[in-house]
This record gives sequence, C-alpha cells and structure tokens, in this order.
Amino acid sequence: MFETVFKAIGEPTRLKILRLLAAQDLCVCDLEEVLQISQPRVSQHLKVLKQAGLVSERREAQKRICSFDRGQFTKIIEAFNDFMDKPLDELEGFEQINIRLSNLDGKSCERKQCTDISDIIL
Amino acid sequence: MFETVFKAIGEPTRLKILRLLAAQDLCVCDLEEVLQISQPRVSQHLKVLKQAGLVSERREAQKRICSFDRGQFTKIIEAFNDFMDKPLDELEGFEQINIRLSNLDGKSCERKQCTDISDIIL
DNA sequence: CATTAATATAAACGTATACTTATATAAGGA
DNA sequence: TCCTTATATAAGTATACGTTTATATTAATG
Repeated sequence: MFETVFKAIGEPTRLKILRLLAAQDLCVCDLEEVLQISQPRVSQHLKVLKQAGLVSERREAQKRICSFDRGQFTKIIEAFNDFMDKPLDELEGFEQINIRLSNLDGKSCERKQCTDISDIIL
Repeated sequence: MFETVFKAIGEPTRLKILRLLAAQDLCVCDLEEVLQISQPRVSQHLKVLKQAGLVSERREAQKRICSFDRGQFTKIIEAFNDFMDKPLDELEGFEQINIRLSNLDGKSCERKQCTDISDIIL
C-alpha cells in the first residue's frame, strides 16, 4: 500500500501531473497539452495515480476531470507515520522479522557463521 | 529530489529496512540476518536510502551502524507539502508549463475553477 | 446512425532496476 | 604480515517500467 503510493509519486511525469492537479482540476487532454506529452502517456500515469488513491475523477460528458485528492494524501502520510512509530511486534507481516530482531540483541554480527557443528558450545 | 526520496521508499525491501531502522539502529550484517537477504542486497538498498537522505551511518570498528533519519524525513514531507501548496508561477522548472496552463482557460476543456485561495476575489 | 471527440487499452520495445555471484576494500586481530 | 570480519563494488541477468504506435471504447453531435 505505502509502496504503491510512494512509487506513484516517485516518478517525474506523475509528480508533475500531481502538482498540476494540486493547482486545478484538469482533464486528460488538458494535461496532454500543458505537459506536451502523448495522450496514452497521460492516461497510463493517471491510472497509476488513481490506483494509489492520490487522484480521483469525475465525468463531464466525454471528459474525465481529474483531481488531486489532498485529503487522501494527508491520510496516507499520517498512516505512514503511524506505521513507522508503532512497536514492531504490533505490525502485521513483521512477526518473523521481529523474532529474528529480538534474537539479535547483544550478539549483533557474531551469530550467523555457526554453521559448523563443532562450533556449537553446549 | 522528491523523486529520489519517494522512489527510495517505494520499494518493499527498502521500506522494510527503513521500518527496522526506525525501531533501532542496525549494521549491515544485522539487517542481512533479520531480513534474511544477501549482504550485497542490503548494501545496495542502503546506498539508495542514504542518497535519499533517509538513512545516515556511523562507524564502529569495521561495522557501519545505520540509523533512520526521522527528522530528515519530516523535513522532506514538509518541503513536499510546500511544493504542492505554492502557486505554480513561483515554482522553478514550471515556467513553460504554467504559461500553457494559463493559455488553456476558455479553450480546450472548459472550466477554470479556483482551488487556490489567492484566486478568490473579495 | 455515422462521425468526431475524449479516453482507455494492447503490443512492442528500450531502459532502468533489483537481485545474484564474484571480487575488492578496509579495519581488526592472530 | 596474514587472516578474518564487515562492507562495498562490479558484472551479469531477468524483470519491471515508461514510452510510443496502433487500436478499441464510450459519449456527444450532426
């Protein structure tokens, strides 16, 4: 989820589109004109931005007017800060990682080369 | 700059590394152990995160202890919000784009909705 | 109902990126 | 000094991604 969002923003053309939509709502052909890039290119980038939840669209006749969903962006950043602040053991998908991290304490880098049976001290 | 940062975060392995470093400082071999991935892989991802300014490192003997630079991240997000809020004509690199955007009004796709507070005439 | 306008989708292609394997460097011990 | 530990870098490879060209879809218009 965060991956999708940050990846979406981390591309120059999409970042420009976002910045433009932050100034005003625009349809595909406007973006095409303003950015001077091809229509499929705009369309494909918009798809990525929509999937990331950063852009929404409404229809007006044949046109699709796109908006930057600023509220959504703020929410995502807040959620990301929560994600970064939360204790690791409360995080889904980090169970194994957290176990290995706990087993690390004190030992740091000296544990992994104990592959030889004769190294094991009982 | 924003591109570099968001691209850096928008990759699953790097996001995990960041999240781990947010919990505690770790050296390369620790990350290797905790995430169960190869040493060059960790090293290369850390390079990207450092270049984005998200991770800093200090040396302890042969080890390089990595930290998540949370302050830097906060600064970047603030800068990004500024970037998104600023009027287009104050933005470097958007000169031509802004001209074409202005030339749009009335033409191409109708509308000219003032989303910018400074457009509001009192 | 055929045509045009606005946008989406598909296929093809080149470049970028993530990962692996192999090797290099740098700092501590023996 | 030679060896080990910790990390970086290089080269190779496969996949993901951005772009273009071509075509499909969907909604107004004549």
